[in-house]
Amino acid sequence: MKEKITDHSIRLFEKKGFSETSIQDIVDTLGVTKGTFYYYFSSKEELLMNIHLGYIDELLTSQMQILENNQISCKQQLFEIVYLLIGSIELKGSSAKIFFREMRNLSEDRLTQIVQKRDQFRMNVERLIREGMEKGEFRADLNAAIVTFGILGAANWSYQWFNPNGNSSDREVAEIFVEMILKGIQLN
Amino acid sequence: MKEKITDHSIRLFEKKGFSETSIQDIVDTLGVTKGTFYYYFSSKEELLMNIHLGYIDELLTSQMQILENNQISCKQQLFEIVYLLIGSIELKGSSAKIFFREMRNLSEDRLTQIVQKRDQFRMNVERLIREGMEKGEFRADLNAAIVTFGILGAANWSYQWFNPNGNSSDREVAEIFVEMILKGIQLN
Amino acid sequence: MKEKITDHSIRLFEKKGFSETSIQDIVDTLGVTKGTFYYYFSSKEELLMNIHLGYIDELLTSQMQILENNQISCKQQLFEIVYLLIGSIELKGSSAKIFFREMRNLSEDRLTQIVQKRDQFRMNVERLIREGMEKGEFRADLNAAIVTFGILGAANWSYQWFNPNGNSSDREVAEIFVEMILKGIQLN
Amino acid sequence: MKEKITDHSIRLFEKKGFSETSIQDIVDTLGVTKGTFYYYFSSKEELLMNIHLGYIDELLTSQMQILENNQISCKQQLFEIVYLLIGSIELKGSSAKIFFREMRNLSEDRLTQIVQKRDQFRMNVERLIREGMEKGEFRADLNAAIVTFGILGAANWSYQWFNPNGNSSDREVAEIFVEMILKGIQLN
DNA sequence: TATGAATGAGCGTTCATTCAT
DNA sequence: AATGAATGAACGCTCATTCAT
Repeated sequence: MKEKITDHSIRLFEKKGFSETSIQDIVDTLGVTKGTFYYYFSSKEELLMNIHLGYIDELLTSQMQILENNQISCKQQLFEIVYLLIGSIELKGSSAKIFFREMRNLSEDRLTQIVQKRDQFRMNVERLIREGMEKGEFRADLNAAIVTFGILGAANWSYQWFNPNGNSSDREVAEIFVEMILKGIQLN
Repeated sequence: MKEKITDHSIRLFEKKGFSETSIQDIVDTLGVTKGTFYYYFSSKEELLMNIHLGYIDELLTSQMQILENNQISCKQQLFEIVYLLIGSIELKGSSAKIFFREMRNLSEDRLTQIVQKRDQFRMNVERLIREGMEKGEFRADLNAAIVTFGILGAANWSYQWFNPNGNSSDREVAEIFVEMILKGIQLN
Repeated sequence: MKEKITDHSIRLFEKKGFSETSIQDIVDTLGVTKGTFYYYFSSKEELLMNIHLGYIDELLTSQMQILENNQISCKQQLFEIVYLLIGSIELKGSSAKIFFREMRNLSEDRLTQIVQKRDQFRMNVERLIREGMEKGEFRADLNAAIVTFGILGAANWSYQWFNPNGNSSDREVAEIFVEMILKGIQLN
Repeated sequence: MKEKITDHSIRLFEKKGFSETSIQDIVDTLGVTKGTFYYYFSSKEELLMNIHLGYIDELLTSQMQILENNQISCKQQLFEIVYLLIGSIELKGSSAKIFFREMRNLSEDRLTQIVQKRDQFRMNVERLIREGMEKGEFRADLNAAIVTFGILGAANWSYQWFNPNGNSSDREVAEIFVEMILKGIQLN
């Protein structure tokens, strides 16, 4: 039941927004009463936190697996991470949207926790960029921090428009993005 | 008074969110009463729409000026547009955040209007990319649509992290982004 | 309207208790809606605090008038204070009951305020007892603090049983109490 | 288990009040679940009734023992009863507070029962006063009913302030009270 | 004996909106 | 141009109680 509530909530939060979705809305789609909700969650915010954690924790785990793989180059690792982000929209798109949109509705304490994890993900990418610069895979004159923001921006923004059922697959989009990031769009 | 209400609302909506800001909150900061608000606006949503229009219309106007300037290359136009977006965060950061975050709170009719303008801005960039491809400024094998999403993603995302008072200026960030987009980060 | 709400609330709180009386109960007796209540009071607790203050402040003022009257003896002042307490049940009986029963429902801050005033009333009586002991009106071997508790207990308790429409008037009860307190019930 | 529930409830009801204490609060302190509570009690009110009965029945029994003792004077009996009341605060203070504060939360039927017993206790004191008047122990001109209210008020009120760990013991307080009641505070 | 899931009614509070003045 | 009183619907949440197991 807890899982059912979470799943239905994710769908509703994505469609209508967190503040705009009432507990009543959630339980109505399940045919249960509000009491049932509060049997499983101590507050609406706790449910939101669960959704946030479910998303970011899985992302961090996957990112770790990519970064620990020493057999592939930094370029390839970068591709995998971009692919991870865009692909996650196909699999967990609703959670992704909630993650990026509804942070403001967490309490200060919980927000700190989530921001920490989000920053950790970013710092891991920044470190990868630096490593690639040292190893000669990337140009040595990059501003790693800002380039990282650019890469993550391109990838994360896709939750706003990427349609898993559209013309391009997540892999294609990731390839186009990484190609652009690596080689640039300029004709030499 | 209408302008004063709008200005104070922008600040509040940015800080606390649209749904989380009450009419009472707004009029309290102005020392007037709720009746005054409804003398100038027919609903809270109309105010939100005004803020949205104020932001996107100005952006479209500026974009037009850049695109109509035939004396500069496509590359330069692209730079100007990225700079426009990041720079707008310094000048109109609150409106930018509201624009990207609070679309959901518009009625369907009004949303359509705004989405149209937002898409227009994007299609203008896509057309610029295609023009550059034809003119030989950009590589001819690009997927213009997706590359455009990537560029706008990198630029728009900056409203989430860019701090006008931080280490890098808006111009520097724009330069780093456009350099990355044009030349790529790979060491040849 | 604020006064009307307060008056009706006092009656309801007395009859059913503070926790057991809902805002809905209150506004129903007035034929208005809950919104109206919150237009005048920021919370249910604020209303309770108003009732508490209305009672104790008036009592303290009256007590002060008695104690500042230098033309009457300590004995007479004691009588006036007991009479004040019992008489207040006739006039403000409901408030009195609420005052003694519903302190627990105030927030810590507000409780402190009220307890201070209640203690001030008691300390004023204790001081009167000491003064009477020094002046030779009262026996010199009294434990002023505990005797004060006894006197106030006898008087305050009357809110539990005293019926203004019963056989004895407030003045008679006060006279009987003070006679008992002064002369004792023992036959010498 | 039933006793354990009762004991923990008494402590909670005293601290937070009956209405403000939930069944969940009670079972949480015991590490059991709500079902367990309802296995032993048919309702929250039944539990409250049990607490009331436990207090007043014991008090009535003790009072009876005092009144049946023909070897001591009325004065002494009066002392014993006052001592019984104040002393009960030390031993059963929580129950005492609940008894005086939470009557309102009983159903009409149960309230009648309790009020009867409470009145019985009072009438026993009133009868004692009359007996003392007849026997020449007390002044013959007393209004027995109201004097009784005064005595019980002084004694019962002590649950509001008497601290068993404070400067004066229950016995001392009882002695001071009875001395005041018997001899008065006036210097002859 | 005790649990755990679920209910249903109610609570205090918020808030966008209306409207006579 | 602005106020102040009032509404009504909704919201997050609580809680005594039920009941199959």
